[in-house]
Amino acid sequence: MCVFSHILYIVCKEDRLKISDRKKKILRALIDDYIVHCEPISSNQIQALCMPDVSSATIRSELGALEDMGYLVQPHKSAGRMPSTKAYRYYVDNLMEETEANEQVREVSNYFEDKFSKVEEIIRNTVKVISDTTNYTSLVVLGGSENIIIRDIKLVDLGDNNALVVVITSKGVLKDKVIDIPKNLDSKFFVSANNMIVDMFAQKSLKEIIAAPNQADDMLDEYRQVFKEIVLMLSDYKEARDGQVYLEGADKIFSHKEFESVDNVKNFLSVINTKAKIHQLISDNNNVEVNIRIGSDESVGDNMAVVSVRCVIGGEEVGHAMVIGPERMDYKKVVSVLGGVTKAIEVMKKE
Amino acid sequence: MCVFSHILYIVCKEDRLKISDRKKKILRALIDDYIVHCEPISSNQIQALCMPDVSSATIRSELGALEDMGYLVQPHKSAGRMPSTKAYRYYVDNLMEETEANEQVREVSNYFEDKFSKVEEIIRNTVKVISDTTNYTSLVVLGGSENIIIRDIKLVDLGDNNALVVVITSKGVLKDKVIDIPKNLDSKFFVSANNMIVDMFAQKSLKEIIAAPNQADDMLDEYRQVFKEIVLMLSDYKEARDGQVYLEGADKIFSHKEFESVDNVKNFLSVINTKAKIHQLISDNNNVEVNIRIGSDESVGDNMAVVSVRCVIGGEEVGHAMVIGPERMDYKKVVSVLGGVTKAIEVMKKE
DNA sequence: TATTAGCAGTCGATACTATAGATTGCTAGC
DNA sequence: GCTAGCAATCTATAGTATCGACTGCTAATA
Repeated sequence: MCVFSHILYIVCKEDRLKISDRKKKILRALIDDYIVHCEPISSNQIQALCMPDVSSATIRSELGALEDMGYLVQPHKSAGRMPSTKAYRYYVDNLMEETEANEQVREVSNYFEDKFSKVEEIIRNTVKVISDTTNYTSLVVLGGSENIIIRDIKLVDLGDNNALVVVITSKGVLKDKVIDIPKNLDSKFFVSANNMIVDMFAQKSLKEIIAAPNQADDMLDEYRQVFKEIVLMLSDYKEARDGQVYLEGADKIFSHKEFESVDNVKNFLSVINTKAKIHQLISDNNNVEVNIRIGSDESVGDNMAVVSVRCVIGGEEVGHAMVIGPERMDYKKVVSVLGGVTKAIEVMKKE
Repeated sequence: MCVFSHILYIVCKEDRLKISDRKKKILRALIDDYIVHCEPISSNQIQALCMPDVSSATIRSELGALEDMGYLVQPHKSAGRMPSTKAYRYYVDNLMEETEANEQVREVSNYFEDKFSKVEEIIRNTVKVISDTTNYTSLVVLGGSENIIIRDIKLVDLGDNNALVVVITSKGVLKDKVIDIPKNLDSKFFVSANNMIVDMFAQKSLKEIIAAPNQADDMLDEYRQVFKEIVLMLSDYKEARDGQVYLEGADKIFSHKEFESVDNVKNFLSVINTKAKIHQLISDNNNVEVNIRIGSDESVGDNMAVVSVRCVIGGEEVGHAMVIGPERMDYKKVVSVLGGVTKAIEVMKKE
């Protein structure tokens, strides 16, 4: 007897803590509702939302089980339930119905009617569109500069020991800088120097160029100086470009209830104003298309979540676009907007 | 009797509402203290701070007069007094002892050890230095592009119907853009086109160039197209550059007590995130070196103040630097830091 | 065995009261 | 003109009581 009841108990308990279809249905309804209203949800509300055929008592016991499993929390004992970070994670991984992105793509494409000539302008527009459409704060972090390929490079004499370096890259991005050159050089120098730098730099990626800085060792002094200045300039450029952050809609955060507390706002602002923290948010994203990070376990702040996607323009990665907001984020919408926008800009340069 | 007492009454009243030296002393002490502690100040505190020789009752009556004159407010009847916007205005105009800026200049100069080659880098550094040193949010708004003078301009053939326009301006700022050019042009075209554009643009200001767009009417087609593209590019550049905003230290706002209320933070963020509002803040500054705007009467938000200065690099105006914070701002410090920083960068290009 | 109705228990939110402490404004007297 | 003294005012805090929203448990039911 004793033995049997013990076994029975274990069976019951394992069953109780198994995430059945009904539990999934409850969890999904609860999170969907919480995302909209930001208030704890009671068993009665669940019943009204999606289970008119069972009583609230039944739902209560399911809620109790879900709480034991770590998916739900109660702000206090006589309150309804709210999703835990673990619940959002489960929702995002298993319950969220992906909205068909086509609609978003169509809507979003209207914003991009113009043909932009510069990556920077596309990015600025992208950030704004994402923020406006989702109603969350949006960021784009540039990256992937090491794969930029130099198409052409020219040295233009400006007189006064100055020369202008013009670089045309695979992104259509032009970087220019004035460098010092040795005194009293004739025009023949510029012709041969131009030939030299085209030979040395054209069709190479920034990565290759910066990785091999000693190629100039056996050159004549004047040429070596020019060469070194250009390598330095390119590596400065890479430094400055990688990690550049475009931000839009910081004040959107106030339209969400959890940010009525100053502490949360403080936390939020400290994240979006600290480049190091932003970079951390995309640190391990290299191989995923869409990455969702929720809560402080995943290097986002408490009560916060970040959805990020790789950002490709004309076939080449330019960085990551991301949306940052409360844990209670409308993940469906955000994912589909980010998907739509990235699709829209992906083809831009090909037109 | 009746007549006399009436006259006496008027005299008394007028005296009472005259801002005597003692009132000034009280007002200054009160504001200085409030700037630090952000709490209403009582008659006893004033006595302890700066007037041990008169009783608190006397100070009370002075405080009452200052309140009637509109310089002080009480959060409620049994509380101490706080400065009104009018009081800050009076303080800034009449009471504030200017700190000797030399000290700040010296301190600040250390930040600028490097010789920067680009205005943008100087600006970025400036914004950061100001924010770090004052512990308020700092902005620089670019402006005055119409006075930029074009030193040199070149057209570089890139092949594929593209040419690169390189512009060297009086600010050391280089602006480049790829323009479309007519097909099948030989190298002779580039030589003559280069001569033409140097003749037409060099040594002129952006203002002049943009104001007279019809100079090309009697040119050959190829040249006219190039000319128009360049004018368009320069005017795009002016548009994009004027009004560009650099911002630093938005989260500094939280270190000030009045921004423990979310409403104030909201207001603050809506100002610094709205370019139109920022531009309004420097709209009538053209003829003043330092401009202080306090409170919503002067197009700053409620409870907020802005100190702005003209920003000159190498003898030419590049825009305005400003500090934005609570009304209860440490005006002395802010004014002297802004003064110091602008002095430090003023000479930069001349070195 | 799963479900349910019913009910006691828990807790937050709200309202009301009382009290202590800070500061003022007023007044009579110096 | 200044001051001491005092009543009046108002906030902040704590304590108390009550209401209502949920839950968790239990015994009955299909």
